[in-house]
Amino acid sequence: MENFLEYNAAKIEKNWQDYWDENKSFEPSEDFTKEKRYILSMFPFPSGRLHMGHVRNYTLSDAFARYHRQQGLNVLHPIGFDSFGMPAENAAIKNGADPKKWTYENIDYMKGEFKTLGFSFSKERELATSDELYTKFEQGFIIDMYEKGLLYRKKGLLNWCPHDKTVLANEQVVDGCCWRCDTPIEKKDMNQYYFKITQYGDELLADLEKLKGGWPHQVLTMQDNWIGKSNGLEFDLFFDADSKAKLNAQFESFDVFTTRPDTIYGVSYTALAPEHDIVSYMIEQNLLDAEVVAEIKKMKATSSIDRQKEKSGVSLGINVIHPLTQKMIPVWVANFVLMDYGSGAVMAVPAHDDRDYDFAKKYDLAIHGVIKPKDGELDLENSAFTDKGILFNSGEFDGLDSKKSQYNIIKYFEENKIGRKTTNYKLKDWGVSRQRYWGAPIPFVHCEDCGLVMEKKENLPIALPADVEITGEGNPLENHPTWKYCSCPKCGRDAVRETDTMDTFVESSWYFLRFCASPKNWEKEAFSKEQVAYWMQHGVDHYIGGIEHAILHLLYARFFTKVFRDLGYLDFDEPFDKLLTQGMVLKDGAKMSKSKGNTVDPDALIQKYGADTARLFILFAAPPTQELEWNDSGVEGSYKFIKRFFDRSSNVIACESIPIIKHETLSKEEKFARKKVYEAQVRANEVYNERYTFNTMIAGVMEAMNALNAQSNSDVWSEGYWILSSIMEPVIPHTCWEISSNYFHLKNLDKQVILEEVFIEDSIILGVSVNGKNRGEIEVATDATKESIIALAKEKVAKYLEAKEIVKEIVVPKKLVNIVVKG
RNA sequence: GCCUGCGUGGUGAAAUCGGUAAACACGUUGGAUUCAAAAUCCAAUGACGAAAGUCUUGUCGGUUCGAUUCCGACCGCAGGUACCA
Repeated sequence: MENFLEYNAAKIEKNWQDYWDENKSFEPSEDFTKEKRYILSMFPFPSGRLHMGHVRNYTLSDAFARYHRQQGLNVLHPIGFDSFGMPAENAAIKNGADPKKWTYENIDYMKGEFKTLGFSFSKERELATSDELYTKFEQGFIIDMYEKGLLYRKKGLLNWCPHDKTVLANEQVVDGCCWRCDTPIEKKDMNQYYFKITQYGDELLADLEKLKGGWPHQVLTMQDNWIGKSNGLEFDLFFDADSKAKLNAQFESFDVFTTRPDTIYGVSYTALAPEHDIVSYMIEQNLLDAEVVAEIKKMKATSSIDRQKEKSGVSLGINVIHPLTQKMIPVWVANFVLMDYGSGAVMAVPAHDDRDYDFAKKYDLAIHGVIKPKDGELDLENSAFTDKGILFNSGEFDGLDSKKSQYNIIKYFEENKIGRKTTNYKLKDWGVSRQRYWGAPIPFVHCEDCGLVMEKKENLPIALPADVEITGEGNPLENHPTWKYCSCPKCGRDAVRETDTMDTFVESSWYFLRFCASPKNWEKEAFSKEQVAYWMQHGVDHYIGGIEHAILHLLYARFFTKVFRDLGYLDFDEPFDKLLTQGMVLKDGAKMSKSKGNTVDPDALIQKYGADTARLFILFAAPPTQELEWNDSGVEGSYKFIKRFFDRSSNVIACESIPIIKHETLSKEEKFARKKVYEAQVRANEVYNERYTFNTMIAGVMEAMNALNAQSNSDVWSEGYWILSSIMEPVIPHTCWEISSNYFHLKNLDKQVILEEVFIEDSIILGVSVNGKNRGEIEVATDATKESIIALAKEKVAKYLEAKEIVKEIVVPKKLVNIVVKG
């Protein structure tokens, strides 16, 4: 005969998963008068199977969602798939799979995994970003952004991955290599589409202030650095008459930017990037010696990482005039000057800048010190002096400190109209076009007569053709026999479709808004202002995902939110209120990866122990923001706890409301057990709302369990389980629903009332220390006077007080007594 | 180099406001149960020491009656970023 009380994870879990499906237990209400919580985890790429990082991510969001549902709030906890992208195409190249088929089969499999893990996602709002419906609305937004001038096309030097044969955004270049395949990138001159994210640079930076408190400090700093705002002086350097003649009067001057105007009297040369217009002109016009041209070409051909190895440069044989001293300054080309920052030209102050110093030493250029330390002597023998200090050899600015002189020098330049205060950013416009098949097509048409034309919105989506040949060479859309031929939406004549598709980061920049849309209007609109206003009030309440998205995805999503605001689609500035960045899942000290062979397969784990064990271990082993070291015996321990938790529920007497207990009639152990149970609830409330340290919450439940087990009052057991199985439901939902339906008719999975009476105690234990060193403890009545406490404490530690003079007696209420002695 | 974090038992970790360091687990050891094992239950477990006791939160110093917590310097680790002018 089957034992009713036997813990059978597989059976229990299957039962409740089916129950939740049948009852649509996790669909949000459309009653917008209710208080809401929007809990979102970063959606996965459908790579085929979930890995432990996913399990951690969704276990965390599921815990938040379930807790807030218990509190009676209207919870939106959606999931989708970020399903465009190269791996689908790579699978096609490798195995001849159809990218669409490959993607949607993976999605189906992963949905099955979500079910076996018991995640409480809304099913009705599930989406994949490769769905044509999603593409349709996205293409609409792209057209709006183009019309607003936020999307533009230009030729530019781009990061090109020769392996994947595609353009990469700066954000996708990691250490000079492709973020996906690790191939060193090359620079290529191509026509591309860009989002004008720099137009929002200042706002993206300033609004980081609004995110303080809700976002990890670390992420805010990373975004701040990425935007990289710096203030300084921009001015023109004019060529002298001879140089101008040499340049056929084609150039008068060039721009430079500096954040250290205080060092300007120390300029002894200037340097241009090898790609600078003036350099290109001189090469074209044969104004340079053959060996100089060869040197410059060599620099241009060197990758950005190799350029960092050693500074090199070459003199152009032309000069500019120093704007303040009127002295002649030689112009060089230098490999460390970047064409895409500032104006691609620098003023060089070798005395006060490390790079300029190294370069000057190598090529024997003059080094003029103009700043000296506030105390001590200026020593330029072996290195530059890069700190701020006091100016000298600086004309009328002599004797000023760096800070003051920066202000004065900029003012001087502005008054004399020879320069201006400027701000520079490291942030670049976001290049979004990709020469790839498996992405959302950019909905534009090239017409010989009309130029670049938007597709009409009623023709959207511009869907991908199904019959493509994917070889890995070039862009399959470009090579498709018919797809790209169309008629111009404006004049109707023959035209050609844009064959570039969009960066997949575009899809993830607005998916959280799509989830707000009511499934009833799913076909009609991307989302409505009203729906978004409700669900996004204060933003997504809890956004959970990996720290690896600290810059790219989070910056782009913030950018889109601001753009959508300016397009009138919504009325707020920031999408994510509270961000929780989870740590990586490690095994044997290394990130789990197939190549290292240290992965743990979630499916196998669930089969062996059940989903609840996996979920409990993940939340118990470490706080969410920390790295999680996988430990098989720790998993075993979590399983044992659940089993014990389930087995001991046999001490409970079935009831439909929480038992009423007369606290004062209880024994010491019974009182203690109740106190531990309610403490666990207090801690749980803190954890879900502020601290997110689920490990300590679970420890609290374990302590309460141990305390319950040390007594035998069945009312105390029942009350304890009423509360503990409610606390644990977000963590081990299947087990708790089983217990709850066995004993409580599912009525305890609800907001709990804290009974203060259980915290009232007759006596407390105080530590007693002498000179801060712990020497014992005393038990005193809660209302004991300070004098009586001190007297008792002195008695307790009498032997440490012998022949000593008592200097001070400190009583810290409810904590300890410290007696300070001398001699 | 610069910017963030982080350093606590054999292991994962806890200590929320400066107040008895190591909660809760894992592991280990011993015991009960068992023909035996698994499972379960009980007990011990920071280090040194027979004990009294001494020491212990990366190192050194400071503030304080009292520091894992605050301040300074250094060492180590992780993440981000980088000829950014």
